[in-house]
Amino acid sequence: MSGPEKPSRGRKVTSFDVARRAGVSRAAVSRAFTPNASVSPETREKVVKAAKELGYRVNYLARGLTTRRSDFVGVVAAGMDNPFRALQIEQITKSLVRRNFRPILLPADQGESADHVMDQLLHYNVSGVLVTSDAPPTALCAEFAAAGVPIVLINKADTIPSVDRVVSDTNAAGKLAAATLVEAGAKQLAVVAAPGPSYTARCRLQAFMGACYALDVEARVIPVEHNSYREGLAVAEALKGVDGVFCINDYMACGLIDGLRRLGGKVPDDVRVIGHDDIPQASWAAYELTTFRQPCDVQAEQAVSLLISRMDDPTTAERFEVTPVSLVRRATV
Amino acid sequence: MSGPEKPSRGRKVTSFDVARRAGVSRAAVSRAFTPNASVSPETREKVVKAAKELGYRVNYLARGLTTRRSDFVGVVAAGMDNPFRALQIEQITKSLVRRNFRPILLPADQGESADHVMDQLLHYNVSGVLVTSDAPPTALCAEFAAAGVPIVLINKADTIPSVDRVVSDTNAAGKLAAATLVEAGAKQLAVVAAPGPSYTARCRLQAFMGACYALDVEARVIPVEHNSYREGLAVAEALKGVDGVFCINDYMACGLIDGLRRLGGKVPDDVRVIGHDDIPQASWAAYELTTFRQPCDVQAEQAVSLLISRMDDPTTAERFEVTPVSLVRRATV
DNA sequence: CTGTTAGCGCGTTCAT
DNA sequence: ATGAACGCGCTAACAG
Repeated sequence: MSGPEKPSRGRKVTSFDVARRAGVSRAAVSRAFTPNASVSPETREKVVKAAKELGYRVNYLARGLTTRRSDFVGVVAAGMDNPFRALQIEQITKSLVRRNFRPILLPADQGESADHVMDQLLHYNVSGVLVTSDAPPTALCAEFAAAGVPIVLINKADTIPSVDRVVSDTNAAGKLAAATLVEAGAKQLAVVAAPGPSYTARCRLQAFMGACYALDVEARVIPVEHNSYREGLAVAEALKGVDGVFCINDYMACGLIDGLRRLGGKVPDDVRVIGHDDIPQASWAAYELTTFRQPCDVQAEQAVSLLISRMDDPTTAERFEVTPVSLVRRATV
Repeated sequence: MSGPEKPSRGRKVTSFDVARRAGVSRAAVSRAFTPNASVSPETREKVVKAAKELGYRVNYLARGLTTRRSDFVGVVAAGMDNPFRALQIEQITKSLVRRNFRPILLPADQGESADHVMDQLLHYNVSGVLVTSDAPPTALCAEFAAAGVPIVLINKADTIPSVDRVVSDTNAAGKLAAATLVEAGAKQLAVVAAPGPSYTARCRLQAFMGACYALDVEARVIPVEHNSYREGLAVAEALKGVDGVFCINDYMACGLIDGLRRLGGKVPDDVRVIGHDDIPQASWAAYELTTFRQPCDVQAEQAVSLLISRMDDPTTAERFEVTPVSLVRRATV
């Protein structure tokens, strides 16, 4: 007979059961499953054997109770309709899992939902929180930091004591966007973005306008409600006379391009368009969007690293890392 | 002075601290935070007050230790580049959170990674597992079921004892796709799909081919590696002579349309295209894709319901729920 | 290297 | 309705 002996007995097998079967103490069992613990190879073997026969697995929840740590990391995110957000989450969770953490994902719809949901996290002794959403207010983040929970923000604004951040290079993007459009012959520039919650969006907008001013070229701001496809589609009409536009993200840029074409406009002949994020759709043949690649994989790695280092030393001053963006030249400019 | 008194003392406040400050026993504190427990309103109030002052929160991990339950539910998913997957995950996590569970998200890349990662779940006493990926092998799922962990599969194949499933109506989709294409005047049909892991994809393919046979119209199967945009784009060349194609998902259909257009083909004049899933991009102006809407929100609700009901009664026979799909007529047919 | 003891933070009897 | 005592599954500290 092979395989676990009690495949589905009602009760869970505990370290006690394993200890008895292996003829050792419970501490020995514990040590057998603890890295760098001092156990003789033979006892370890006995334990492992007994454990396998019984189908035993260490209860990490109980372990966490005594070690006062948990492997859980909260990941709060909103706006998953934006493909970039989906990618971000994938990368973040992968980074986390790779380092042996368990990501608990909290969809933070705009509004107070975020508060309530994040609040729950405090009950689980999470060893950290990663925030990509625009939703969670500064106050809440500060509360976490004060509670001693490491927290790092991705592409968010607020500088909060003890809260680390990783942000893409908004300044470079804004300036280079302006320069690129001008260089391509655009005379009447515009930037479309929601004045709303997205921090990086606002920064890119400012950098863009600043650069336009420096270049002495006319530029205006076209506001929208959300930085989404639908808004991009709808806002195309408001672009009369504009021949070069910086769209604050690709998601909206796709809508903008579709909107321009629907109105009979030619891209890039009539209007040059440049986006941001380099979502998969940006490289789709229907768009061939020139855009800035934002490396969400390295951002994820950085964020997790920051988290870990703060877990090790919670007292360090808050850090701020900026990730470089790179222009991907395609067909829309 | 308002607000928590010990905002960031090193040690966590426990029920003991609250009990002492409120002048009651620890049991009283416990009961104050347990629904339907017998506590007098006054003691409850005292406890709540003291708790607030101290910034106390029940440790759910410790609670789970004695109640032998946890609020965690594993969510394993792969292929997040497909927008439909992203939506699915969003809906699932929202459903879970709404019912007061904590979704722990496991990105299951193809291959053995899934095994290892899911394996970890057993250490956390998860009270259930939701699987949307194509990756996890039957054996692993069975192991969970045997271990007494409720598990429900979304759009997956294998019928396993004690494992519930919710699947979209593949049969209806396949048949209706064929009928719709024929009705639109197509004479030479094709279905493009990967023979690979996706269960629903295979089913839709079969239903489609069956319907074509019944309708006495020529149809062939165009195989691809993955059901992705890139493959769709590349496979357009293989469609010489075809004037009506059922693409197994929208993600690939977008690629297919772009591929056809690149070759100078007109959609729907030369080739009618019909997809599946109704991802956001399907309604983008660049595509206007006729497709089947798969209601991943109700699927999520159903899956969670199944999970819960099995948690309540683990002995029920495995159930199989099919969710209806509906044809969304747009411009590609 | 090993076993013994003493908690981790909490829920639950069982008396009162 | 309330408190005392015990146990959940495990690890840390201390002997030996």
